[in-house]
Amino acid sequence: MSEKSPQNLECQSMPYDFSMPSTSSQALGQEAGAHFQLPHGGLTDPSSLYSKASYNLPSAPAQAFFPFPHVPGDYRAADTQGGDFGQPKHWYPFAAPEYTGQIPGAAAAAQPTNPSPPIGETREQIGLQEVKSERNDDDEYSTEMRALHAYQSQQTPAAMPHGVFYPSPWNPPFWPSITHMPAAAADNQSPSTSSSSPSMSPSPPNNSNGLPGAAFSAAGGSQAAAGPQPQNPAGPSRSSGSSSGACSDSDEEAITSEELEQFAKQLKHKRITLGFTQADVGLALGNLYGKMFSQTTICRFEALQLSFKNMCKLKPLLQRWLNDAENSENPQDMYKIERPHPETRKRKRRTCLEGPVRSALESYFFKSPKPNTQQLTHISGDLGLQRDVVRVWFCNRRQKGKRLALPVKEEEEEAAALEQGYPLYMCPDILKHTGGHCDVPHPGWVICGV
DNA sequence: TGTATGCAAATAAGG
DNA sequence: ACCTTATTTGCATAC
Repeated sequence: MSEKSPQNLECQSMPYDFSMPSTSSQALGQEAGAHFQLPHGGLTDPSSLYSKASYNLPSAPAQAFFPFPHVPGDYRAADTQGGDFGQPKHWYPFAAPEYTGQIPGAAAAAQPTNPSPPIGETREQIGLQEVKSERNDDDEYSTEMRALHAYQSQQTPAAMPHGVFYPSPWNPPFWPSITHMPAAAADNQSPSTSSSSPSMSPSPPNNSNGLPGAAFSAAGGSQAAAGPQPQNPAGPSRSSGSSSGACSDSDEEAITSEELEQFAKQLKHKRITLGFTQADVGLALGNLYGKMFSQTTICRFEALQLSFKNMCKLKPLLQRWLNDAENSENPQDMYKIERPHPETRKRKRRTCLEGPVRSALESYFFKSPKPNTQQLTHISGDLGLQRDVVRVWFCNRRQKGKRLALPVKEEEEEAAALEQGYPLYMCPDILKHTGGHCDVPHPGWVICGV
């Protein structure tokens, strides 16, 4: 938290003046040099440019979001924000506007190999700050513990909000058609071993807690949660492989969107009633069951902003927490443990790349979007990043490029772009939309005046 | 201060 | 060992 800079920094237009090789301007049929930069939001009419409607999307990404408004801030002003989720959420329409700097896109396209150090932007040369994220586990641990302590000192029953309730009914469920999607077998991922919960007396899923008994008992209810016993009585989770579990295959238990919706509501209600914040819950999941989640994730769960599958996956764990918390004589005790669950946080901490590093990566990318092993090593060495971080960055970057390029009238556009020498994933879709000119700071693209 | 959200890093799954 | 594609998840920050 001491690091409160990044996004802002990153979002600042990068002053990198990648002098544009002529190729690009030619490819774009535009004058080089007419670069311009727009601050965020300088988009004239982003909606028209990127609106899904205008895309004629062949097929939206599979991710299924809850199309109904997210859980309103029930215990508060409930309507300030609901509209956003009225529709299936698509992938963000355009790329991060952080790179307002001009980047030699086309040039790279023309010569996709041979990534020599870009424009002398070696780590030293650009005075790279440390890549922020790779803190070690100790840091991580201490952070968590700090949070814990903070939590402990902060939370007192007296301070708990009471009488919270949800005045307005939720919107109708919207997944009628997938009502029978198998729920996450609680086991897979919820470190089912209930034994891990320290000082709680797991009690049966009760109705005392106000859980919609029907819903949960019928569906996944028993599964996760409450149960001190493995949710999947059938035995050890067979697909242990799918570490993240999922509401997939062969799990007999199905969960409906209504149930999820209901549970999310319950969770939020109870959480608040018990005096926990979203962050507390995420932390507790790690401490108690070995799978930590961020405040963001808990928030999204409550707001039904995760995919259905993802909701199914998380529900058992959350339900378990909820039950434990409710049935614990002193919920606060749940967190007074010496150290977090040993397996807490398997996921690698998210690396936060500083602006200059990103720029350098972009630069490399345009020289060689698909670096080979050697090149990867070189780049990682140059930028002082883990090789894997670099590799993943390139993967994501290519993915991003494709994402940007695809949702247009494919064939012709694609062909046209390719004709200009763009690999598909580097195709500046924005040009397609605008008929050759663009006015959006587009990551990775030379922004040219028309 | 807690919650919501944009963007993208990390991961999963299937080559 | 690495790719692609789809998805999950968290950091930073806005609200």
